[in-house]
Amino acid sequence: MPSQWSTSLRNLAWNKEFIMKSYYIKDIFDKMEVGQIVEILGWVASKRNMGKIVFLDLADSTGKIQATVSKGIDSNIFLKARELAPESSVRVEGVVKKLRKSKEIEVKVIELICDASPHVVPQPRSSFDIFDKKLVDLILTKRHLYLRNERLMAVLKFRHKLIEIFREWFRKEGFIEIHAPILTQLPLYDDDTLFSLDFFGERIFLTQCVAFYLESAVCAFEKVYNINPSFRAEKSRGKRYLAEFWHIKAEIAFADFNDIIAFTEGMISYVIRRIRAESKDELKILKVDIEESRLTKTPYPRITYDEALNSLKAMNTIKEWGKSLSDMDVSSLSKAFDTPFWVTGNPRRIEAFPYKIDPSNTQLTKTADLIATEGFGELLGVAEKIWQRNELLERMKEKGKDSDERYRWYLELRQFGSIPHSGFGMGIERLIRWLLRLGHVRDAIPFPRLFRRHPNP
RNA sequence: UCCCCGGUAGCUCAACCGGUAGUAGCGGGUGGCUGUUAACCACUAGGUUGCAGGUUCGAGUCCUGCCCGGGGAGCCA
Repeated sequence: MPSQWSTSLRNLAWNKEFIMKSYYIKDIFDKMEVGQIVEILGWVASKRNMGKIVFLDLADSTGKIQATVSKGIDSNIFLKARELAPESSVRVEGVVKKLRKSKEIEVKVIELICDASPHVVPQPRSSFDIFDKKLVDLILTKRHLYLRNERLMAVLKFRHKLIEIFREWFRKEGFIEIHAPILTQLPLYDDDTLFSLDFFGERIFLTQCVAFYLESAVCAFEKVYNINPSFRAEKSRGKRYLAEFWHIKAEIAFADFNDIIAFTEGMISYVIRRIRAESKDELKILKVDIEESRLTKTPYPRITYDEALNSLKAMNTIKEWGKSLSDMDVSSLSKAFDTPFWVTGNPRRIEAFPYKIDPSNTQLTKTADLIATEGFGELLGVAEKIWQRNELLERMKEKGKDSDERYRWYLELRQFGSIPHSGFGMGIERLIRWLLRLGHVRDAIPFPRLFRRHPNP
């Protein structure tokens, strides 16, 4: 039985069964005037029952607004409001009222769209700490419901904006986006770090890295990039590991080691400036300050692998030459810098086969890792690639891949009009974790895939 | 893969040297309160202690195996 309010409103705007919203809660604050009749489609964020008044915090994707239901107006509506479970979705009609310097809604009509009891605890839209270590298991188990949490939403909006800014940057710089396959025969690393599946009777893998395909595309387009997930079945439990992570990869033709370093520095400092300016709301919710002037001070300092080992030695950490730097090593090193910094020239022994050997010291590769500040670890890696067939073949022999038929086409790229090129790869979640100071990369992605955790939801 | 730690109410946790599970907080239910904002106050319900064995008169507690999680190492982006 529609009330007068309901019918009058529906005649105004909503004369159909399925309603697409034309304004959101944020618009009520920004654009609507006191006295205006509004309709809110959203959720009950929280509720406070008083004797003759109920306070509802109504939320939608854009924010929260307080709504009041007085017993005096209509006792049915009042009772309905009293019994609403937090998180229930509702349609509310009401009048915009002044509340000190802000606004609230005086409710005239409430329709329950979907009841949310029994309750989800803690309530996703309440202000509990979604990153509380005690709640890790619960939040991940109920991740599908906790996406409604304000702080998680802020992280995911930040992520969305960050990726948009990267795409803008690539576009500005004349790159084209290449959609590389996710199903592939080519592993970058060892077989025990691959997720395999059945491709019409043939064993293939989820990609670990799309660089092979970008290296084909770079020979045509000269500047190419790709953003998609990479998969690593590494049995890793650290704060920086996801079995499925979003990977930004780019290749540039006729660029060498120094070019790719300068290029990525420009990109990172651009992205930091833009994201800070464009995510003010999210940063405020997350109580994070991105120190732009400090973090964008390029060029970033460079130390060589040998220098890194010496610094570690000075800090009483003896590292055998030729081993890769651990998270802890890299974290100790970061104490000496207030910006990100490069570690250049990783030993050939520990690097993958496509990366160029340093002609001035053949034990080293033309690679570098960009290390974040404050112990947040490696952000990205750059490499000059091997572009000559013989050199590549020699490296593949070294890694036992030279007779592997699957790499034949990759070798062919070095045979038919090959060109020098360099590239970089970055895990998006690691960048987000650093910028937002998150405890774990799992909170930088909506549905994390983690070693020793069921992929559910 | 290795090393630590944990699994008790819907959630977070208590429970001494092994003695038969808590008036705990949050959440639920009932009642009260027109200005609260994670409202508050009173009362109340709620448990095959992860699973399977074992030791014991007796196991949440000790032992073995398994399952499920968390932290760290190694390895990577």
